[in-house]
Amino acid sequence: MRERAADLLEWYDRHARQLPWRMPPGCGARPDPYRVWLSEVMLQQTTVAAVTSYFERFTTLWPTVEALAAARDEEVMGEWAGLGYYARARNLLKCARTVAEKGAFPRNRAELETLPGIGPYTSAAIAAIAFDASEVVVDGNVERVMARMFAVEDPLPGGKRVLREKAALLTPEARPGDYAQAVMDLGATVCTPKNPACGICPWMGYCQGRKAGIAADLPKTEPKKAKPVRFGVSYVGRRADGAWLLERRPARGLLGGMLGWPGAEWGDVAREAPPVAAAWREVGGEARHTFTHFHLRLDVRVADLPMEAVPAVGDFVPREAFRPSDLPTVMRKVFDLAHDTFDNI
DNA sequence: AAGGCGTGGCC
DNA sequence: TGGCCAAGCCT
Repeated sequence: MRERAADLLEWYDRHARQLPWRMPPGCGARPDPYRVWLSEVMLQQTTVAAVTSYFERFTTLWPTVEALAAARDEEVMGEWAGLGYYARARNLLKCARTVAEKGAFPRNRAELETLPGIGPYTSAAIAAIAFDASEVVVDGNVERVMARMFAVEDPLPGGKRVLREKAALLTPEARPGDYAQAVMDLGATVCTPKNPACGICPWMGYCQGRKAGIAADLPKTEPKKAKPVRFGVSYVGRRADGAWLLERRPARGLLGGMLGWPGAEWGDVAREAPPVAAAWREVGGEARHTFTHFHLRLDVRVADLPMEAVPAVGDFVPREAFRPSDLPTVMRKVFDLAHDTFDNI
């Protein structure tokens, strides 16, 4: 097993991707725990391509955990907009404030895991990458690589325990941070979910899945449930001075803490619920969006509102303070549909 | 302990 | 086009 780790590290020394949060392989210096933590949270269920620009933006605005801890909630939520899984941003702030209070990130896995937004994977990754601890780092990539290496046919998520045991067998004492990133790089670039490039894999000779000709069919997964379709109506109102009527969503649940356009709760049928009486008009088309567990179709209504309008819900955001990039993607789609129907934006 | 929780790219 | 999938966590 030691030989396999060594082979992979040799591959990593030659093929490691250069990433903004990563130290070059073999480089003696440790990366900044703040940057490791921030990148790992952003990378939860999210691709490197999607994360990179957000990481650059966050570290420019907030170079240290103390700076992030001092930021306003709304500003951080606005900068996270578009990246998804917004509970991560809420937990990010809680975690930053706890760490800033303590003075530093804890250095061991167990203590890291007590922090908000840091679970079994992220705690192990931070301990290994930032603090050189020999922790077993298991994410979706590692599960896929292990399922193929050892031809594990138990379907996920049930097979997770077995795959973790396999991962533990291979984890070395030396260079645990590089090793963890190497397995994940292997999964992201060679041992991919579809069309794995077995011919160039450093573990080709060890792979039982390849030997059995079933590598590309692993890991097996339980069948997914079909997503239901939900319907709703969104109201995009602009006051005569150019201010937009927006609503801060409750801090929990779907899109929690994010800005959005007013409207009734989404359901099996679209319910009208204008935030203020006005000459609401329809726009052509509907905003379509798919969340983790349902499809959504939103009708969009627009209206020009008088200065004396007093909405039942939401608040007017001044024209110069409104940035569409502060909106979660579904709400930005609504805005894009409404946008063309207004004059002089 | 299943299910809630985003989004964009790929085929 | 639509379903699948990605460096998971929380309740």
